[in-house]
Amino acid sequence: MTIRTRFAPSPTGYLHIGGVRTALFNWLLAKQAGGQFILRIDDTDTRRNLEETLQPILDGFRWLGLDWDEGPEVGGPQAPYFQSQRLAHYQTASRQLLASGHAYRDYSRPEEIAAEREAAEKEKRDFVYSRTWMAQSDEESAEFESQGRSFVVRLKMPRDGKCEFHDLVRGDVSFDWARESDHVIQRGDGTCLYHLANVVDDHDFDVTHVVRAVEHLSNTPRQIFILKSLGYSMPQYAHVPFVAEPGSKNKLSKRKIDQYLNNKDFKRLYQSGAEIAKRIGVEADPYSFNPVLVDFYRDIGFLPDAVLNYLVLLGWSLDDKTENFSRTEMLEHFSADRIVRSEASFDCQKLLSFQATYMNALPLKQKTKMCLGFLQKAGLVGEPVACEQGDVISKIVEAAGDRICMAGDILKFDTFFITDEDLEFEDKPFQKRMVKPANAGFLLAEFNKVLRVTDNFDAAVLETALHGFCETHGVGVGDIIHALRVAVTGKAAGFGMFDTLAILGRQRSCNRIQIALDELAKRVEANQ
RNA sequence: GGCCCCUUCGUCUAGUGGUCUAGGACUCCGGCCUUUCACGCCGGCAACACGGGUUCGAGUCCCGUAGGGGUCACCA
Repeated sequence: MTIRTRFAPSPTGYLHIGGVRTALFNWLLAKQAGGQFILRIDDTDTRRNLEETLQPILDGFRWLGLDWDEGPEVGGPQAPYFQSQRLAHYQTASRQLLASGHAYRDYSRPEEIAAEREAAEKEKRDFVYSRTWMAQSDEESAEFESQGRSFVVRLKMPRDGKCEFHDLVRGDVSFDWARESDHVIQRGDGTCLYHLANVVDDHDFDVTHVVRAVEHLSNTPRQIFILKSLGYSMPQYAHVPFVAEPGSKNKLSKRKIDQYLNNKDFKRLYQSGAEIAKRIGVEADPYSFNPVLVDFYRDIGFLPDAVLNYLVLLGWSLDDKTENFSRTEMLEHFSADRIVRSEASFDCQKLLSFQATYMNALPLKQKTKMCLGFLQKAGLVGEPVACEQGDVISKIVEAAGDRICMAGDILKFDTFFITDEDLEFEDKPFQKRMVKPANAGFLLAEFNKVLRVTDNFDAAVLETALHGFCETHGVGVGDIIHALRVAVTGKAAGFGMFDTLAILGRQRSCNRIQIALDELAKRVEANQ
């Protein structure tokens, strides 16, 4: 039997990182067995613009490389894959349930049910519907309708015994039937509710494994009741723990961004993301752009494999030490029986660490390509790129090395892309490295003379030149190199000094040093 | 509140009665490397929620307690 799994997002306009984790488990389970992964859209409830709210979700899946075999845009034998278009199927099932006596027409009014519920609460007993307005025959229906009542369809749940089933993650579970109320499956207007739709669709799509978050565990008995009453076979269930908030065990929610922003690591990630977003013209409003959403990672230059690797370990492990899983390795090793039972908190640091590892392993060519995209979006590099400039960018990316964690980090090195005149000197380093050391100006001016005449302007030559210079002047490398960095980049920290000079080239390097010296003279004068 | 679920370092986890003076990873803290930053390398801090059993022996089994979470819709 081929394994078929599904993920059923509501079109909410964004792809939630916790949802993706669950989707990933589904995807792995199906794909590793040569089965199918289905995407079904749970939009029974939405009045929103489907196009607008679905696209970001589909884009997110595509970016991550979680391809679906059946679903929106790809179709499939059971199309459509939108619940909003499958009402007829649910209504048929509802009629069948009615006919077999597993459901009934209920003519109660909302306030009557509410009163019963309230009474039960007052007496501190479980609410069990009296079924006073239950109609099981046409005569009864006619009677109620003559009173001006209309009906909904409710499940006629068993009132004794237990519902027992096996769950791939939680083991054997059981619930008392008596605690299950007579859930509504069809509204007065004929539209159907989630539980019915869900069971019917899973059956129609031949879903063999229902892998979803634990919050659905307590929904399972009523779904089992529906499916058994309809004569369907039971799928395998696997209720996986949900992804929890950073630093707590509450379910991760996109609505609580303000609160997460109080978390140090979350805030830091958000801020570095927002900085990049600002430069490339992406709206960085924390409600639509934050580390809970998959778009966030795509927009700031994460690698999808890094995100996936982090997510697969959120609630699953292979053994006591293996941490790095390529997609192929995940597919090879994933197994439902090693899914953990307790909820896992979302940890930005660890995700970042995976990203750093993957980015580091990325071949220079691809890394350059990713970074180039950001430079272009930020308007620092034209489109198309001049061949010569392409080489320079590649050199910058290479020299930056692991300082580029996400591709958007390239923007931190924009100093290479601005004109010498526009270079701004950060105040503190300028004071500390240029103004304060008495001989900084002199040394810099002298060294600038050397720079103008070196045979060559590559890193090795420059390094030799600087060492020679230091020797003749009887100073240490540290006495000049810091000032040199500030003069040429405006910043206190950056990558290798000689690489920096070589990339800038002779003319720009010397020019910048001269500008810095002029600035120094100006400040010294102002101080006197 | 009822029902259900969960509980090993700050975080993700390994652990299926002796090999656990509890292992790995991230973070953090030292040190080394070094022209800065970062990387890297070496080292360190840090956990079996609590209480009872069962057993020669319990992180591992049982019971209870506490804490956390989920769920109780004509939402999905």
